Amino acid sequence: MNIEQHITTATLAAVKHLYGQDLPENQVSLQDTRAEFDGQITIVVFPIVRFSKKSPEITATELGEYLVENIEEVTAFNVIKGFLNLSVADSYWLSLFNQELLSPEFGAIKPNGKKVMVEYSSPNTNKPLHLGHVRNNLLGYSVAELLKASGHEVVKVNLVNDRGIHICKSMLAWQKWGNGETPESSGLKGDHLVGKYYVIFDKEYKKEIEALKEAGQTEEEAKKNAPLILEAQKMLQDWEAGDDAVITLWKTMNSWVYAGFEVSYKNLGVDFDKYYYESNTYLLGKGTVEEGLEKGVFFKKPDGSVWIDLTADGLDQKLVLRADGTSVYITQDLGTAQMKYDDFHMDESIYVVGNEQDYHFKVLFLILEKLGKTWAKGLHHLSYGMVDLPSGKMKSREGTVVDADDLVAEMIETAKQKTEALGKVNDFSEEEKSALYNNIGLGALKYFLLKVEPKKRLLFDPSESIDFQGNTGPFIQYTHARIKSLLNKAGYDAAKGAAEVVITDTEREMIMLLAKYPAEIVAAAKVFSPASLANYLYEVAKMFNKFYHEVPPIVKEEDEALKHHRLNLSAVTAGILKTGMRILGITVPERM
RNA sequence: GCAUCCAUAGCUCAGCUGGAUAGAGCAACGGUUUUCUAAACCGUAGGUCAUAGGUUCGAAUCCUAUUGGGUGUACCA
Repeated sequence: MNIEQHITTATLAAVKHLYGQDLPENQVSLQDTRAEFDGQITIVVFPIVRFSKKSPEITATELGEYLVENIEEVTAFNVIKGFLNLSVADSYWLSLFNQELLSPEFGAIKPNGKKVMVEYSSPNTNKPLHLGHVRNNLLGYSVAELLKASGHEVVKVNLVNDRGIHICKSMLAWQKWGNGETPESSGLKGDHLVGKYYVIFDKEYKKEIEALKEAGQTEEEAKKNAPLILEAQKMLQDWEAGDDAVITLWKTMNSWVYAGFEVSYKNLGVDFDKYYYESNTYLLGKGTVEEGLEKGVFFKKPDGSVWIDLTADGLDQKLVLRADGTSVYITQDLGTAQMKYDDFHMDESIYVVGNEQDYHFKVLFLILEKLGKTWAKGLHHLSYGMVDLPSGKMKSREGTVVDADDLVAEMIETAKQKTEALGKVNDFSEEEKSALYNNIGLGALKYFLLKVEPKKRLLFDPSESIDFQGNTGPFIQYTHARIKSLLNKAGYDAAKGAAEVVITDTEREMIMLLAKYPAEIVAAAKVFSPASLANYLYEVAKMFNKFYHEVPPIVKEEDEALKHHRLNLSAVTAGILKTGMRILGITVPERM
């Protein structure tokens, strides 16, 4: 039993004993004592006043006296207004550290038997990844890792959007203006090559629209009648009809894109357990529509189209199948949801998708619930805000994007320059150097994107470089490297175990902060927020640096027990930073 | 129009199911290295928590309205 539980239980007993009342447990409100007061744990007594029928000060004093009397570890108290500040003996904090934090199992959370699917990335195969996709990938990956760390079994899934009119646009433009260009002949990465033709299509298409408008058509007419878009639509029909030439071209160009994505994914350090392809799943969902009609959840309009009426739920009527029997987006998603459940029987499923699809997922989940799918309540949409530039939204077809590969390369180059300027790793081999620059560059980028709460939109200014100082990835990486260096120099031997010493105020604060790590993981996983973990790790790193500066050089410490204890403290900190950053997908170097 | 998200220091962000005098980083200014990595540490300065009401012993946090911004409201995906 930890001290918080101990205090809670004793408080209930105290209220019973002092006032003869049964205090509900949720009325015991504990918090960390603010730095300016004595003590470590504070009880907010206002809720208890209702039961004691005495003033906050008197209640707090009586409760304080009782707790000092009855809990061995509580050595003193003081009352400020309605706040009862308790001092807990240093010996308690030291033994907490020695017995729990020092244990090799610390931070490892037992499997909870729950299986959860995280679907993320889900790219279109007509263009390369940009910064928005980077946010998605990092978020999806780290949420999956976070869930694993908190005891879930996790399946990472990528549903590739490899079909549709947008793919045909790239294909058509390549056919017309590509002159047989390939990744090999051009030296371009496959996804970039295909993306190039997507941009060309848009340019030519716009020209045609302008020409038609000059010939007297309205904007709307021109958009529909432009020869290029008609050709693209024809191509999509041919594709669905199984036309050999189109299918061959599609396969060729898709393979270029996949080769390109593989490289980008590898650079970002993300991976998947299972890929689904829309070219295989786009016909799914019609069975679900039948099911819905039978159950009376859907209804048919006179023209034969199928709908669901969600007006009673504050939403609109929604089409689920066209009059000609072809599917729309939500039809497919109904079908793939069922398929994924049949494949994995997971307890929960998380869709990592931007917030522009909030409405879509609200509708999707509601429909599945109305269809009586018991698993529908385990579906979550992890909605995140867009990444915007100072100039506004990023648009692939207009070429106004921050390209993922370029950005990663830039970050690594910046890391290289900064590291070289500091000159601390001149003895590294070339491979070691390049691995280090990679870690630091990506660490800065990943932390930058992950430290912000997912649902907030993110402004990225390419002209301002991402920081390497302060609340950043490199700062935490640096702290880890610093600790490793210290442990090496001091000849740290973990096998020596615990040490009995007198701890300082900072050390006690440090122990309290480090002890929160497992709870932090669980809390962050519960709300799918790597950001809260990131901010916690920053606090840990800051705390260590404060400690490091305050305490005299540990390497030179003559009191062996004290020296060993401080190394223990450092080692536990390094362990938390390493596993915590690992969850964020960030590698911490041994030296930098 | 309706729905939904956001608004905290010059900038970027924390602030948990309501708790004490709202915190960090960057930028600015000042200081710290013959001692374990200065990508660090210490300090100064910087706030009408968008606005107005309400609930409460207590509101940045909950409720309502207003303002400003994003997104959605497609027989596109």
